Amino acid sequence: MAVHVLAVLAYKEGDPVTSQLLASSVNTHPVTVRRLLLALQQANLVETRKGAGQGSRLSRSPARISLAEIYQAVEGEESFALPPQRPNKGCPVGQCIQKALEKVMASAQAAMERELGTANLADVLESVKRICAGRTLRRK
Amino acid sequence: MAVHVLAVLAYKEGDPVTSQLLASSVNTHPVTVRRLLLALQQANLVETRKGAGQGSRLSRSPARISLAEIYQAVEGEESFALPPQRPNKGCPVGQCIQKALEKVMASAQAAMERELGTANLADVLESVKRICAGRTLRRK
DNA sequence: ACAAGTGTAACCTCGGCTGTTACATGAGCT
DNA sequence: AGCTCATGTAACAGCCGAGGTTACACTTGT
Repeated sequence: MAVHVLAVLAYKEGDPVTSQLLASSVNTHPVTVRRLLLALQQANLVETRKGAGQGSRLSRSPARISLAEIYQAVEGEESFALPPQRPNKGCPVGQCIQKALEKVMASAQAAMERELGTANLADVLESVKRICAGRTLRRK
Repeated sequence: MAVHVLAVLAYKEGDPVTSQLLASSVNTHPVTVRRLLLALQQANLVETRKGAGQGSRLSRSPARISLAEIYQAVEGEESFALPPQRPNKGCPVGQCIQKALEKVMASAQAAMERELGTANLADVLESVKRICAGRTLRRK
């Protein structure tokens, strides 16, 4: 859903957007959006300014933001597949399986991120616009 | 952790293993293991028989079980990236972004599964054994 | 018959994610 | 200066899925 927010941001070329507006678009709450924006700021994907009539905007062109970056920004490095893991037992397999799996998991995740790297925000935005072709478009 | 169970199963070449023993190895509870085994049974990865002195065993050679199969058996087709998704608003981006993302997500997941398909259970088992080299090996 | 194991349901608990409210702070406007 | 808009952030309630726990019916080998 981070992509959703960024897509909206991309949709309004450079115009600062408030978290409230973003929230209403994603149908969630401003605070949640802001929490998301924090992660995106740290990843240097968006810029946010305080004050009246301000808000957030992309810090680069949509074409220069890959989905892999978004994923990493949100998922915080490596998250998946290794549930903080239950400390294992005196079983032969127990302790070693972790190490054995890490490698494979890492390569699997790498493959996924590589794939995500082939698409950028601009692609998504364009795709969205194409799909939206025959709809009511209200620029609220 | 499904891999963990299957690794143990592979470790005991063909011998039926009780869910209790598996549970103690993974350091969890028999019921949880059985719940997992149900999924693995439906995927035809393990065979389970009731009764005294019975239990579960692999239904094929470890070399013929890819990690991708395990992943799919456990993760039930497609799970990820689309949190059942909050119904969106009358916003231009709202409803179309879903469709737009599905494609990308699918290809990303496909890439990951493709990568996982390059390794099988035998590989993992071997890797585990190698890592376990200098340890206390107690076949309880 | 009996013991060993699985299949399954019901219930509790816990951790993480959102939703919600509240408040302090910063930035522009008049 | 003072007002207002908007973010940053904390604190807390609620939800939800996963795992732990217990209990019981059913099946199978000895």
